[in-house]
This record gives sequence, structure tokens and C-alpha cells, in this order.
Amino acid sequence: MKLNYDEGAKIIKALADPNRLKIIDILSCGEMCACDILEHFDFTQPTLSHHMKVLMDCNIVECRKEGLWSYYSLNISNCNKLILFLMNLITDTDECICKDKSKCKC
Amino acid sequence: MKLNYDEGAKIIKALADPNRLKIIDILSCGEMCACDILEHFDFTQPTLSHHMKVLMDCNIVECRKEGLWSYYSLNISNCNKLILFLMNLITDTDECICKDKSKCKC
DNA sequence: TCAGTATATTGATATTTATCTATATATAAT
DNA sequence: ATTATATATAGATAAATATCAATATACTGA
Repeated sequence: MKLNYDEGAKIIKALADPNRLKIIDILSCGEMCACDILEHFDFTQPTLSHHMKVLMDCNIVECRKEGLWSYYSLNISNCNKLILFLMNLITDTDECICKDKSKCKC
Repeated sequence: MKLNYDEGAKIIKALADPNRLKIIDILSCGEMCACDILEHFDFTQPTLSHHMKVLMDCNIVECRKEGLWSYYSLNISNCNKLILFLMNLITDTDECICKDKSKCKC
């Protein structure tokens, strides 16, 4: 599966916040429940809930419910796909938009 | 140099737009002047100028002036640093925030 | 010097978003 | 049943931002 600009931008937008980057860093060690994640931050519980929703909407983070708790974890495969997308983007490949002679003279 | 969450988020925010992703894709083949970049888009010249400013403010893109023309190019080294930042973020490394026992029980 | 061209800046507007308080939901324990 | 706890949702607000039209700047060529 190859991401297009819109799909890529949606995921990147989800990462484009220092607090959400920190959440991803925290989850890189393994799954963690919301209340434990919240301890690392100064904002309120609904704000964390909002951030987790943003990360889940783009499938970078997943959730497992157990009793009262929600355990969050990274979807590493999708994280890797995003990084691959970025590496493709900055690399001069044959499929690059630049090679479309119909629109570009380069 | 290691990026922190704020620095990382600033760069990622600059990429968090489908049009700017396309600009980066276009520049991955080499430098190009603004008017040639603009041909790939439907928006106006001031809008492109705005997008280029955003990309330059976070040092992902550089500009070389020659007469009337502004030639833009990727700063590949900084692009790579961003990708490295993301790879570190999603990887369970020793420097991970999780290992800070003072705040986290994981 | 004047006209034309490439790009940047300004100011305005509509949309998005990060955050909060208040409240709802759902589960667990007594 | 009632109370407590973990999380989600709703609604409001302030800040950020993508875009445009209009204008400014700066260089080129006649």
C-alpha cells in the first residue's frame, strides 16, 4: 500500500504536536493505559482523550479495553509505513512526480 | 544534534499539509524555481510563497536567488535528521522517556 | 527611465484545532 | 443499589493557519 499526499498528510498532521510526539515516545516501550500516560503531562484527562483519538483515527495507535482501563499501543507497521513514505518523498525515485513530463519541464 | 519534541513538532507541522508534501516530492529531483513549482498546483502565487516560507522556516528547504528567480531545493541532511528523529521516537531505546523511573512505573 | 516579470508581503476571512469545564458512560467494589 | 473510578463526549473559546486579492519589492531589458 502506498500513501498518497492526503493520506500521508493526515498521519503527519496527527504527529504534528509536541504532546502527541511525547505520547508516541512513551508508547514506544510498550502499551500503557491512559491514566499512566496522563501522569507525564500537565493537561487534563479530556485533552489526553482528544489526543489519543487523533492518533487512533490515523491508525498510528491502537487501543485494547480491559475492565475500566484502556491500554494504548503503537501500530509499529503503520509507523514504519509513514517513515517509508517520507523516505520515498525525499528520494529521487522513478515514480517521482517530477518525472511526469506532461506537467513539468525538469 | 538531537531534536526535542518542540523542534520535531515544528518540522513535522511544516510537512503536515498535502500541498507541502507534494512540493517536497517535486524538489526531491533537484532544485526548481517558484514559477515551475507553481505549475503543479491550483492555488495562487502568494499561497505558494507562503508554503515555501513555512518549509524554509524549519530548514527543510533552502533558497538560492538568481536574478528574478528563486531556486528552491531540499536540505537533505535535515530531512534525514527528521526521519532519524521519528525512527528514534518509535523505537524502544535506552534514552526513551519511559526509562525515567521518577515519573513512570513502566 | 519605463515597462514587464518573479517573488514577497499585507490584511482579511474561513476553517481547524488544542484546551478547558461540565457531563455522560461504563465498569468495579462495597 | 450505591459509590467510586477510568475514560469518552459535548460544547465553548482562543489561537493557528490556508487561502485569497491587492500591493510592494526587486530585477531585467528596451
